[in-house]
Amino acid sequence: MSLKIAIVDDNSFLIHAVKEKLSFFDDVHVKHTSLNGSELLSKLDENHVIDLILMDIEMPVLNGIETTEVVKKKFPQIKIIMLTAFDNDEHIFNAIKAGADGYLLKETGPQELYDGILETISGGAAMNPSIAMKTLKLLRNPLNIDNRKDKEEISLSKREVEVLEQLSTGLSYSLIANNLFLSPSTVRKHIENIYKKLQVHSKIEAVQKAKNHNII
Amino acid sequence: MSLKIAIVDDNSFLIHAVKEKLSFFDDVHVKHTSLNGSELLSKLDENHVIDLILMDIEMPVLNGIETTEVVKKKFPQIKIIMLTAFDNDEHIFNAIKAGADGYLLKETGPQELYDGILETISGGAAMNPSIAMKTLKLLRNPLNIDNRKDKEEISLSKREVEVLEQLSTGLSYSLIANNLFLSPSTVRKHIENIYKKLQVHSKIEAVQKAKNHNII
DNA sequence: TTGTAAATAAGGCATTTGCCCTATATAAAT
DNA sequence: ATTTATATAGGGCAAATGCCTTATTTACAA
Repeated sequence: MSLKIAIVDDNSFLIHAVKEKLSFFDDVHVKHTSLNGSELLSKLDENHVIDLILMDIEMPVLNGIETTEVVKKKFPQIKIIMLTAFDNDEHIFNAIKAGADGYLLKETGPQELYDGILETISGGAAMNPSIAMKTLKLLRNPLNIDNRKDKEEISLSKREVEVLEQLSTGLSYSLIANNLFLSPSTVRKHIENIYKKLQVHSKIEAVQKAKNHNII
Repeated sequence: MSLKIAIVDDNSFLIHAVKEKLSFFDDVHVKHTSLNGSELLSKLDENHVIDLILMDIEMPVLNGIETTEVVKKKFPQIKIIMLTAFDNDEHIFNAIKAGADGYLLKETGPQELYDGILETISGGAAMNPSIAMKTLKLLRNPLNIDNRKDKEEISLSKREVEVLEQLSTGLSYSLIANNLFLSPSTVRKHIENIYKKLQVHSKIEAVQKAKNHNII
């Protein structure tokens, strides 16, 4: 069987890198490549016999999200995997909403990319584990689907996120300390720092804000 | 590094099969196995030094969804991968809601299972492509998200709901009293009654439960 | 009419929380 | 090499919380 692939990326060097990865697999054929969404749409209007598109998100003229929307509207049978450098929450959600069938990072290796393509064509979704986790969080907190307004950068350390996760279930400092093998003093300190970073003054506010920012 | 795993499945034959798959990997250690949720919970209360639980869904006494909820509430740091025979929509959604970090089918091979465990422990989500696709569909149609069972009937008085609404924003008793023109004692009393009705013991738990029941 | 539920208010008390302070060790960045 | 961020741990203290008790008033149902 032959898999007809199209690649869209404004960076021609990266297009080449993807082609290189796919060159290991005989059944994959890159039918055409485009530097932006408009170019892809023209090519699809000429010939839409394409099984799957590997699509970048950041592109001039017509970006990956917009392009995905148009392609899916016109050719719903064509599968689309977003292939991007960053696993930004906003992008992931919008790409899924636009109808993307998968979301992989550009650093994905040849075999993983190939497997993702096969799985997507047979009806599954190709997804990087870290992105899968983000979709789970979005599913758990349907509220923040809408409330993704204030985009101030919040950077909590790994440990702080762990503590916040424990906080969110209503555990006390001492129980959190027990679970994480820390002294209650340390937990208390982490929580102080979390409050400063999130600019809040209570457990509830912290948990609320963290959820709205998809931290937990 | 050593990965401490627990397995829960009412079919002892399948427990053995999973152990067999994991036996290929030196860094994986199955610390204990249980035939149902209650058994697991007892073992965790004795020793909660477990990194990840492989959990069946259909089990007697306490099923996988319920057990996941309890474990995640008490030990949020323990990762849980649901390991089940069927990729039923309702199950997937409920497992995610309960806090599962991954969802794999029982037919998953040794390497895939091992990779899933590693990825989950490092913060990602282990997910079968067909299940990933189902989560994407759930995200696209938020309609199905809310229309779940309402569980037990919870009847709060109008006043109690008002207080709960104030609670949910992180206000203190005295500030709530101020807002509602009540004495702090009264607010405190209302909150006591709310806790009894919701069967919780802290602000966070109350707000969480109220949100899950669409009270606020 | 008599109870029951709800709303109001208050006292007491052990525990928890939020917010100051200091301090050491390590890893990363400049 | 030195600053910066992170993780760890602790002391102190006022305020808040969670949980117990009692008590009055109102309103609605049995």
